[in-house]
Amino acid sequence: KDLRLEDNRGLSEFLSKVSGSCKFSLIYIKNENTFNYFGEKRILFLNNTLSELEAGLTSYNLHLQLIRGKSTDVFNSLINKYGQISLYYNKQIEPYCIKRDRLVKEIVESKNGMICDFNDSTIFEPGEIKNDSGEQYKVYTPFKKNALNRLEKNHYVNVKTDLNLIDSGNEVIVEINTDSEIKTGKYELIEKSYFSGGRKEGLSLLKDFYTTGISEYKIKRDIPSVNGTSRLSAHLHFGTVSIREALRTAVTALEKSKKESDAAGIQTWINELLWREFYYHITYFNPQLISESFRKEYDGLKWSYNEIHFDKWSKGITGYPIVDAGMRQLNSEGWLHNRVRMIVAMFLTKDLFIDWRLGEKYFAEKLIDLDFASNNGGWQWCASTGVDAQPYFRIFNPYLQSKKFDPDGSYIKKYIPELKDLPPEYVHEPDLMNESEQRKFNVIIDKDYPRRMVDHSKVRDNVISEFKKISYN
DNA sequence: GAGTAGTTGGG
DNA sequence: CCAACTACT
Repeated sequence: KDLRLEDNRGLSEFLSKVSGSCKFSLIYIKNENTFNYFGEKRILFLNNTLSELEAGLTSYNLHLQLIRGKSTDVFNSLINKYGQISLYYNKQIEPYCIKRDRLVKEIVESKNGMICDFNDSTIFEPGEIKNDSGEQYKVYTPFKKNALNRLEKNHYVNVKTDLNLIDSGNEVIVEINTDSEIKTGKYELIEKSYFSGGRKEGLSLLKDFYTTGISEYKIKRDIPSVNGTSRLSAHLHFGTVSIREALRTAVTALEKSKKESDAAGIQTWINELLWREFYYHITYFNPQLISESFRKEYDGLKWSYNEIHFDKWSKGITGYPIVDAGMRQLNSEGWLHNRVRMIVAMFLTKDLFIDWRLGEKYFAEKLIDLDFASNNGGWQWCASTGVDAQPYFRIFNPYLQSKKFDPDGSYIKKYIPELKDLPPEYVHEPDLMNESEQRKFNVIIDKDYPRRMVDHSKVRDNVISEFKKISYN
């Protein structure tokens, strides 16, 4: 994370503290064991980003050194070779990262080295915002109010970095005696994809959003056929755009906005940034979320593990066009519009009554912007097992969602071209067509497109009664 | 401890 | 209306 050379707290602190003849290295540890959770497109985004970061350092005659291996192995080797070292980095809140960082800390401190860690991936320090009883917030709105009350300029200041402060003559190219492969520069170059990594691309998206998108965000963000969101999620995750400069941009837009409707759009986007903060806090306080439901009683639900159903969902052949279009977009692009994330997640957990963890894992494999806190939070929200979750009896009706947010079916048709000739009255429910209509609109049900795999209103009643069993215990 | 409020709805 | 609930101040 925080893969940028500007507006970076850890880097800034390092640059201001490192002195005179102090030797240093700039390293990125690539632990391929964790790549089980990385989708292919996500790796491409990361590689793109690392390439650009390396090129940025080259202009200062510095190097980004890529070390493959487990962090603990790498740091054991480093202290064996170099003895006392100090380590500057930005912290992460994911449970597995916290564990890793604790082990690394022990290794570095065993040789009296110093750990200098900073928070840089959120506006507020995770854990900083608590309610009046000193406890974590479990509801978003009071969290948000508290956060906005505390918000000061300092939270979105540009944390300056001046790489000219260090003498590249003091850079050490790491040589350690380990199985880890050490590599500098020259990462696999990737063709430019729909979501390419790197700071240049991130800044360009931010600029575009500032210029044209943010003031209309409130009215456009829910329509998946419209490019109405910032599309910055992956950049905020990998830190190619800093969360501070995102907020800074929004605040600037707010100050310059003249119309009330523009301000409303900007406020709505800031709210979304604060949802991210909320879920980071929740993850920070609840590492058990990596395997458990936030509301533990719901781990007593008798989820279905029907592999055929899961397979149809994942491939986008459920017979529910809005769900299928979403899954096909996710599979092909590694990104999914937020409204559609909710629809497909609700469909998996409620209509198919499949464990949210399976959906969470599938998203983790496919999403370029995968972020543990937001992904887990979103899935548990849809499954009604999480913080401030949708009550279990409020189940999205996929057809109503489809008609409301994709009225003419243009989103559906983009990802399910076989439905391209359907008029709006059938594009949401193709299996309602009779045979002559099927011929007329070039879609034969069961041949060109499947009929609905389950009956929404029936399965809805079943899942509500399953949830009720738990609630009344 | 009482009063208020609660992201994204549906039948 | 749903089915009450809980979180929060």
